[in-house]
Amino acid sequence: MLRITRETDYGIILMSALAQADEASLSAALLARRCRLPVPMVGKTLKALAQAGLLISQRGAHGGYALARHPAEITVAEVVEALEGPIAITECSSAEPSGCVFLEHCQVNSHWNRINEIIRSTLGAISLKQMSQWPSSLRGADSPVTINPLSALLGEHSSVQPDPTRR
Amino acid sequence: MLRITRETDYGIILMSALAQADEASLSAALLARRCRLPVPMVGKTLKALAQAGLLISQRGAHGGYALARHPAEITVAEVVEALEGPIAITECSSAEPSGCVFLEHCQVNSHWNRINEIIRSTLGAISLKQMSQWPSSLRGADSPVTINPLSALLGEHSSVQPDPTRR
DNA sequence: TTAATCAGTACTAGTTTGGTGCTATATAAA
DNA sequence: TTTATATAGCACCAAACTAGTACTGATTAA
Ligand code: FES
Ligand code: FES
Repeated sequence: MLRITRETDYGIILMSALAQADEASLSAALLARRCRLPVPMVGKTLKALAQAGLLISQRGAHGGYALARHPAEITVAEVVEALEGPIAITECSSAEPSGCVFLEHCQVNSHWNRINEIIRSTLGAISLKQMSQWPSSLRGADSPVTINPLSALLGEHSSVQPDPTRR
Repeated sequence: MLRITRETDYGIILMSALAQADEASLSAALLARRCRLPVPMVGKTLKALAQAGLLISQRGAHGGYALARHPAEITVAEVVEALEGPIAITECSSAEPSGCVFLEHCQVNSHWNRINEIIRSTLGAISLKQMSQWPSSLRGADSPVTINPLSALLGEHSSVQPDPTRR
């Protein structure tokens, strides 16, 4: 239903927890406790994120996981793609030219591709750093929004200044 | 994988076909033939869309389905929600206050809500009329995009600034 | 050596998805 | 009235996916 999987949800939560942790590296067990998530899934998820290169893992005693890059340099889109593969809202919408036999007759494909691109760039415009910060602009999100919410999020990213609703 | 179901895909294709048809009303069988989609699923999908109030159905001989409103007045979001329920990118992100027990400790929920709102408003800003038109701006989509694709889509809706960071 | 910790794989129950089939009901036309 | 056409509403099924579990093996600090 146009939904990320629960594992991806876990992934974002875990990465956010790492982003705001004081320690450089955290073990799976500790992360699970801190995020109140089931240990086995946390382990599984962290493995996948490490394999995708978003986390650096250290084995052995006092081992654990650390962010591979600065939180501001990791986007939500990267985490999603690491855990679910390329973002493609329809079977036929993807970066590569689709092999769909209906493509010639299909009048909606190019539109879906554009929508897909919007979603991907939206997720790509939100950093882990933003995701890990408690919403200082919650008040702004609650109040009637007159500008499109996207401008806030995209504006924030491009000039590294907080979204216009605060301060 | 952040994907609409195939039935929703069918739904959009069928609604688009209705939007650009000369006839006011088309039968399920004819629509299936015209869209080159499997007949049984087309029937199932149209029934659901009729029940959601997006289509008007006429039984009996010479019966069929017709759009309940003008194509410009029906949004992609409505079709998606008719076939998959409310758009909620995570289990906890929805319009109503979620009953999630973690909500108090959850630092990402409000961010997901904002992302969800962006996606919903994106899908809500695209009408069936636009979806049914062959992409006159395909050339623009192929060429290196300097402005964010959103501006093109939302352009008629609000004035959106280009995003300088992407590509 | 030992305990902690990640890597990798395989497995399973439950849900969702995509699709099929059948019967009942409505309607235009012969 | 009869008949052909079409939708309405179920119930059902197989395949795929999701969420979660289990276990073995490799690595490393102490
Ligand atoms: S159905 Fe595959 S491109 Fe439209
Ligand atoms: S996990 Fe439910 S609100 Fe965050």
